Amino acid sequence: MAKDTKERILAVALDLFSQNGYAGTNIRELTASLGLVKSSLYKHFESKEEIWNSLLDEMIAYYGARFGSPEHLPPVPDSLEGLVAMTMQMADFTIHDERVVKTRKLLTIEQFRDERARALATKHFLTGLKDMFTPIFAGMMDKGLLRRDDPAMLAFVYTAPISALIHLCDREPEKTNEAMAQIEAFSRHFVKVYGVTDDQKKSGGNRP
Amino acid sequence: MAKDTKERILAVALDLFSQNGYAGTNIRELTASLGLVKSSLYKHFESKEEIWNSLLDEMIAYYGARFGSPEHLPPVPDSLEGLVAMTMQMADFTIHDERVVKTRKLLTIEQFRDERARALATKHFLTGLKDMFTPIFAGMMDKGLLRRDDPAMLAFVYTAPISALIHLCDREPEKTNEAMAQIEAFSRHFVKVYGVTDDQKKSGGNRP
DNA sequence: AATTATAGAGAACGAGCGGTCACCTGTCAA
DNA sequence: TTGACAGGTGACCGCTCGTTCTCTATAATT
Repeated sequence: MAKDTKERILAVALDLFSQNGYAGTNIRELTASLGLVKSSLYKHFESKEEIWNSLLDEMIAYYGARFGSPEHLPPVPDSLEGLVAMTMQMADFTIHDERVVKTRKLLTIEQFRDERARALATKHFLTGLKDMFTPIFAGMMDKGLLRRDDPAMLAFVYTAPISALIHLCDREPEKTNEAMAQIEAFSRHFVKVYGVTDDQKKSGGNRP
Repeated sequence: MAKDTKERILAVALDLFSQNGYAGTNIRELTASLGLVKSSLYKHFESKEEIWNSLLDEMIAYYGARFGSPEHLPPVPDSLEGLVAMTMQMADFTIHDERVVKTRKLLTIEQFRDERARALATKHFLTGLKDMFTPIFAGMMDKGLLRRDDPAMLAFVYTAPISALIHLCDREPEKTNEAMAQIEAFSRHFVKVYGVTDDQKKSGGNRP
């Protein structure tokens, strides 16, 4: 236990800040849960605020590496059922991955106090998912799996309800199973409404 | 300026708590913006926490009175265009009414720290709107304005994206106009997808 | 072997926190 | 006229906050 103390501090900071907020967390508590005494923290960070800024740097970098670049786009599903499966897989990850959950909670809490948190929150909660699904839906339309429509609108229509249920899981984790079931039900509803059935395909064209 | 001091304290508390959070707000600042000195506050509340609890009481009561009771349900629109109009009217109110905005921000910030805030947040952000629109959509199906489908699912599909855009306005108020335009575009998309056109009506039945 | 950098510990700092208290003043009922 | 009371004030309290200081043990560098 030596060199990685800085990272361990950031991990605990994410944990506590995401539960009690920046103002609601004190460094005695933070260092204590690392088995340190508060003054030791200042060997690694020069202030509480620097911890916050480093945490945000890390979250921004992580988001960029994980979701921000086009090469990390998931493949276009080959079937409507494939869309449902992919959705459930992504939802399962994002709801259960502790780091991602804590990041969302932290952004939720601090979005009105910090400009960078505000911007990252909009990416996490709105534009990120939409921008990810827009090319996917465009591809599915090209494959004749979805009715021709504005892919960006469909992506918004698809991701916003899922995002709302993810928020519900963050807020009330005991409802996770219920929420996952709702996500699947919603996904199937979407597929029913916007998907092109084999019958429609055979009768030619997918523009009504 | 005498008897209403208690209410003025609560108003300022809502203002400051919704911006800086409960932990990030101190009573000197709170009382100063009322032209009082901090000790005066304790003539009206016995602690900072009691302010918080009173504020929550008020928010819960307000929500129950304004949105919670069935008699406050908006009327079932007579046309698809009526649904769009009603939606825009409600969105305009909820985005611009200061009290409602601050209430949402406060619940957003404090939902992970307080049980009652958590429960009220779920109502505000998820179930409230859905429960309001479920009977409306059921009524519109009865009138032959909407395709027959699960009204609760449609209500969820309709309100979640709108709710996401309302959150965007809370977070980045400078995007309000853009968000309102997106709400209208989404509402018209919804009507296009789920609405029953006159042609469909004439050819009898609305079950595909 | 001597030196130096590192990462802790522990005591202490001043500032700010929520909260208390004695006191003052205007209002109004008895 | 008086006295109780509601509402506001300023001094003060103990505590906790973020931060700094000095000191020490360890381990790498010279």
